[in-house]
Amino acid sequence: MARPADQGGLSPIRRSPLYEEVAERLREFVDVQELRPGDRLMSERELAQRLGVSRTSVRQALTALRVGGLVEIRHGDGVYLLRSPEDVVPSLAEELLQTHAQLPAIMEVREALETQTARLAARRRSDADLDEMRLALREMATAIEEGEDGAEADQRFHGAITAASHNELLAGLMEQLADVIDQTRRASLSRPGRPPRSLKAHEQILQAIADHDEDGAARAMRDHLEVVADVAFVPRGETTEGGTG
Amino acid sequence: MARPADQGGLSPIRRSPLYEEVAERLREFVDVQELRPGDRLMSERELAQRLGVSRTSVRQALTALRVGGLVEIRHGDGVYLLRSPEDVVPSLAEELLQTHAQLPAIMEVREALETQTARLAARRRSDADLDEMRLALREMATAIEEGEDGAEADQRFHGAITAASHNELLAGLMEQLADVIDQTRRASLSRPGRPPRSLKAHEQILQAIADHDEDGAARAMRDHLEVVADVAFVPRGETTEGGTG
DNA sequence: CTGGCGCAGTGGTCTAGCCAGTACACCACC
DNA sequence: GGTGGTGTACTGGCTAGACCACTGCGCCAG
Repeated sequence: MARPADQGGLSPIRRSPLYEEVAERLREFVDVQELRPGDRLMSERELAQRLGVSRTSVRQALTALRVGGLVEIRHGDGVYLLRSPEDVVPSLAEELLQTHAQLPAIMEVREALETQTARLAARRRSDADLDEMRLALREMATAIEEGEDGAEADQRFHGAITAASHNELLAGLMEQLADVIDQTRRASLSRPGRPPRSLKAHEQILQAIADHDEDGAARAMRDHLEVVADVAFVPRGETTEGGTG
Repeated sequence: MARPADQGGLSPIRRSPLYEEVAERLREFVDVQELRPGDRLMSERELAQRLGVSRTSVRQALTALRVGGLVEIRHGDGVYLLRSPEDVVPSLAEELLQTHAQLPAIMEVREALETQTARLAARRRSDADLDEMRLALREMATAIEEGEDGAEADQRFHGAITAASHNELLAGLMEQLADVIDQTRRASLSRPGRPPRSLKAHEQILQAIADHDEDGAARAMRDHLEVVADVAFVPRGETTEGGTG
């Protein structure tokens, strides 16, 4: 350990900005006073006086709450509560961080979404959609022949299916999960013998989608993802051999 | 049409606040200048001068961007870009608003998620989970006998299945979709003859989950939701009969 | 009941200034 | 060469006070 004094329990001291403190206090206030959506808060001037800070700081805090979707600020009228602090819906990304990104849980969500994209793709795919999938598949085959894992092409293939499902909301959700999904993808493809097997699974999925076989596409996708999941949950450090085991 | 002059294409005029305008301009600026995460923006004073506004407004805009996760503000140092404006992940709720909440798309997402919750529930349900489902079902039966639609009990049943899936991420997604899902639910149950049919579908789902029959539970849930979807998309005004078939 | 008027209160914006934190160059010291 | 202090020139953080723009509401004339 040549490094001077790193993570020895000394986290950097960082005083939070005043407006953050104010925002926190306001959230508490709403909570304690049991204010309901639609209720009006005190005026900025009164809040400033009560909290002993300048109006500017109050305004900055309110801006933060506004962006967070907690309050609505009406010019010439007042500040109104939109939601209770508890049921502020976090973004999917935050949700993932909070739940500590349990890989199995994520894979189950992926399974839910991608099985559906496959089904919808089988229902609605255009010929152009099909071409894109075929292209991605050929790309993956080439990459594998050259000794690569073909992760990029794999991603492209799944993306093509998502696009072919023609459901923007579904696509948006997949987009938000993209980062973590990519981790599982690479973990899976890094295992010996996996890439060819994935390629074969992709071919089955593609065939079902081409045939407009909804159930077949969904089933093929599910089978494929179950294999991926099985691989992805191997503990860290055992990517090739299980040493300690 | 006794109403004075409502939705006649006249949307309320609302000038956006300056700080919002500034925030928008800053987003554009980052985009046009192709700034990368980690890059530093100009100082607040310089931004204010260039935009021809006060530093106050710039600071308010920056606060908004900060809350949005776009920039990091370092006291005594400067403002640093965290992400490109494009890959700011919106919350699911915003996503729904942006995509104009296309009911079919939402139902397809619901189908994806709930089919999976049913499958996982069949795999992992405890006896207590089962009791809760049975309770909800009995409640629904009672409500229907009394001439109600049983929407609350319906919701409770689906909630019990979600809980029984024991996947927090999945539950979180369902929670975020709760509002819009409830709309489809009520639309479906408001049709004559629907509540008893839903009840029967629920019984099938419950049976499969009780039997640990994953595929059966998934299939039953899918069938059920397809019926719900079929009903939910009938154009307004045709709540009883569909002429064209 | 309608419309106009004005007042009081609210958020929106600005200005000017000072405080506090950071980076960096410089320098004395060992 | 490395260390630590010091000064300086920035940066953002925060305040005070003022004025503008908008809203809600009561009042009053029509």
